[in-house]
Amino acid sequence: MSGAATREQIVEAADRLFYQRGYEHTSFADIAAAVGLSRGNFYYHFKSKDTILDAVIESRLAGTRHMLQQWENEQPTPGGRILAFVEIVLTNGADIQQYGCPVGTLNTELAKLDHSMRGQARGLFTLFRDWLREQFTLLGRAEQADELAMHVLAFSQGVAVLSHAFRDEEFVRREVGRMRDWLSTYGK
Amino acid sequence: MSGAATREQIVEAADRLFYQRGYEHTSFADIAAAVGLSRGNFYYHFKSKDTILDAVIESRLAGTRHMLQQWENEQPTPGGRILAFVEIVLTNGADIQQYGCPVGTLNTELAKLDHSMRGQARGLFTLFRDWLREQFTLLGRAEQADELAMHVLAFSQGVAVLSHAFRDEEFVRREVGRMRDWLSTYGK
DNA sequence: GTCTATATATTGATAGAC
DNA sequence: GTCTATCAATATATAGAC
Repeated sequence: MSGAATREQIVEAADRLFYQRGYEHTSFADIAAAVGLSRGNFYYHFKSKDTILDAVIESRLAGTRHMLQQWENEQPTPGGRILAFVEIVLTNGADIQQYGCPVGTLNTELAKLDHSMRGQARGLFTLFRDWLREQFTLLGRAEQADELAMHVLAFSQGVAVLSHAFRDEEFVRREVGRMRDWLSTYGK
Repeated sequence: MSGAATREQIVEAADRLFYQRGYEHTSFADIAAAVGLSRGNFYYHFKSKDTILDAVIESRLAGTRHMLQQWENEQPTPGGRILAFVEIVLTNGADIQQYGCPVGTLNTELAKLDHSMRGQARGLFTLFRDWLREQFTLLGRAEQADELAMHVLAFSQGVAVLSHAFRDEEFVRREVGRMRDWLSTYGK
């Protein structure tokens, strides 16, 4: 197998396992087994666990940028785009119920571990924050844009944590409904 | 030292370490060192890590019940009591910035580990949920009481996650202000 | 109740053959 | 690029002396 393809498979498997089991709870052996590699060969591709985490975060950043771009293409209005973000707790509802928000849980884990990659993980939040701020600015709320962006982020994190803890889809639907009503007062 | 006192010290140290570093990232050696015990002696008091976690959760449940009772004594109105809960993200602001919400982060970690004590940890959320529901019922909102309780819980978790990630106290103040305004529409 | 010594498994990581 | 064999450190946990 070519080096690049193997590397990609490793990042993919690590990404999934870090999300489902958490970073610290995932061992090299787990990732190697998922890809079908021996532990020894692993170090040819990544020399440390931190390096894999770095690659996983980079991959998630790229994936997030792609998703935000897609929302911009699909949704002509900034209000529609913000709503697309809000509804992600339903779109990815099953995963969030089982594993929480991939951004929130990674940030929480790395912050608690005081991990060196903590800042990189926060960049995932910042990506959403900046994008939301841009949409609120387009809605003519430039002055409060960052505050509103953080409010929407807080909504998604609160819903994700409780959805993960209680596994209650009706609760998620209700909260999305509340947020939709709140958003409608800010125009399309 | 008497057995009961040592046990209490262990639970206290474990509680603090589980909160600050996370459950999985805390070892027996860490707890033993914090209490000043040898690892060997440790197993006289607790036969497994799960047993300590169980004791820690029980201790937190008792502490939470005590805090809720205190709020009931100090705050004559249900609105004032709910506000006391909402403001906990400011009252415990420094800890939440550094370590997140003790209830939320423990629930998230145990859910991701698929840990057997996951249900017990969720009981901490349920305690707040039931208490908040009671307060909203007293406000004459019996029919929506649970929905409103979950909404307030989601607020606190969303704020805690982002406060932990961004360490921004102004954000917390703004969100508490928003919630205070929202609460005021439900009476005292 | 507390200690030292130890068993056993798993971790992240390396060396060297193929 | 992949493997087996191995290392050193750490983890949970036990045995037995004091």
